[in-house]
Amino acid sequence: MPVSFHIGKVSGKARAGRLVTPHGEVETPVFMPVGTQASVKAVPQETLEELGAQIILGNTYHLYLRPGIDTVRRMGGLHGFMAWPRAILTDSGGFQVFSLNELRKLTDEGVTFRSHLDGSSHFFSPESAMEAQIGLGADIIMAFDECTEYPADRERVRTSMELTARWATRSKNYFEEHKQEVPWKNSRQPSAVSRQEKQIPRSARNDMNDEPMTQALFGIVQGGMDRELRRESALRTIEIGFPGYAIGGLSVGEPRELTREIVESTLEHLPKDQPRYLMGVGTPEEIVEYASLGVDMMDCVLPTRAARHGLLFTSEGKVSIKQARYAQDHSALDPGCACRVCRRYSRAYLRHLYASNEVLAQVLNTIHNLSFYLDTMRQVRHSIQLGEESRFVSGVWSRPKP
RNA sequence: GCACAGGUGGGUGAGUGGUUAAAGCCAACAGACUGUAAAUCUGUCCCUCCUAGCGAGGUACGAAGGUUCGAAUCCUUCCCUGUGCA
Repeated sequence: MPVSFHIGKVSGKARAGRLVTPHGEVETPVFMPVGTQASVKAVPQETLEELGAQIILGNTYHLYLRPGIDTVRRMGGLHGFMAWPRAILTDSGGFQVFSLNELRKLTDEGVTFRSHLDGSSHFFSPESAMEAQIGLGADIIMAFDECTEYPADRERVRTSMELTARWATRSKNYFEEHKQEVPWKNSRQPSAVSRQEKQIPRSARNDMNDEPMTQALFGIVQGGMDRELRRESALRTIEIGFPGYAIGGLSVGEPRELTREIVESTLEHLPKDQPRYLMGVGTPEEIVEYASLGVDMMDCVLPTRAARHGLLFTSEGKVSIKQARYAQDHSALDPGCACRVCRRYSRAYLRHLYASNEVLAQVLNTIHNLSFYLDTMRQVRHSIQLGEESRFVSGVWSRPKP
């Protein structure tokens, strides 16, 4: 059986649930830190655990180029290779079809990329992307899609959406035939999970029999900024049938209100009892808002990338730690934050580390930003559990006063 | 003392008669960042003024003088730095 999803509490449109994966249970709504090349940049795995990261992302395209799927597979899949016992989700490389647009050639069969590392040529198809993702062995893998650019005219969006739909079918077909080839298929119960399994209630455990767990393949809804095409894409993807659905193709340059509008309207067409994954968002305010709309999973490079660039998210708003005004600031980065960075270091020190180009700046900044994001989601889950839907009504959610 | 080589904007360093307020890099200051080609990218970076512009003035390439329509660039003297020889 693949991943299973159990909704506990519903508050307004928001849901608090549990995603049971071969590598542990994930409480939703969840924020998933991005670890493109088998590393959440600047943060060691043990620290991610300490921060409470339940599931992280990896990227098929990057890992395929380096170190190569075969290497990762022989090292026990991504979990074994990067020594991460908890859940992992891999992106199929569909986003690279979008972001590497100058290095690729697209046909119905698939995409030819020129490697950004050495210029060599590589072909990705729904089938090869599935083969690679099975080799990487993430708990959740994604259909190979085309992330439509913005702006795009309606015909272009339709064509792109239809391509994604055809690729979704091919992704699923290949996956169904080969899903038993995961690197960890022989280990009946991955060691890291056994402890957590005890905490899974009977209702959830009922789904589990002696059959080893397999990966889950999620479908992706495209359709640009067109509500009607989004609806059509959702229906077609659901018809193919997946254990979870992602909303892709957003945060590609469109205005924020439009993102929200498309998210909201697309969610209406997705199954209520299955996980919904909004790909590639957002700011702390945005992820709270999307959770309130009924999104269960989100990922974003923003907290990690912004941290490396000196932009920190705090309960009082954004702090650009490189600014001269912090040069002699004794105070903690975020007085309202209990992370190990805020407990220990001053803004003046963090600014100095950044200005001096010390690697520690990246480490500490990233730890804080991730801590802030994960903490934010933890509180969102808590609010949903308490049925505090009023917090979400306006789309603005305020942190409970201590 | 003599002989070479040099002295350029906060630093470094191009530029050897005119599109040069002076390249590039660094520092400084500000901004961006949303399924990661990102420890990246963008802007500002002599002063003053305004109708805020590939705008107007002023000051500036060690110092002072000179040649020239025009000098960071050529000449003279002086000052300073480095190296070598006494």
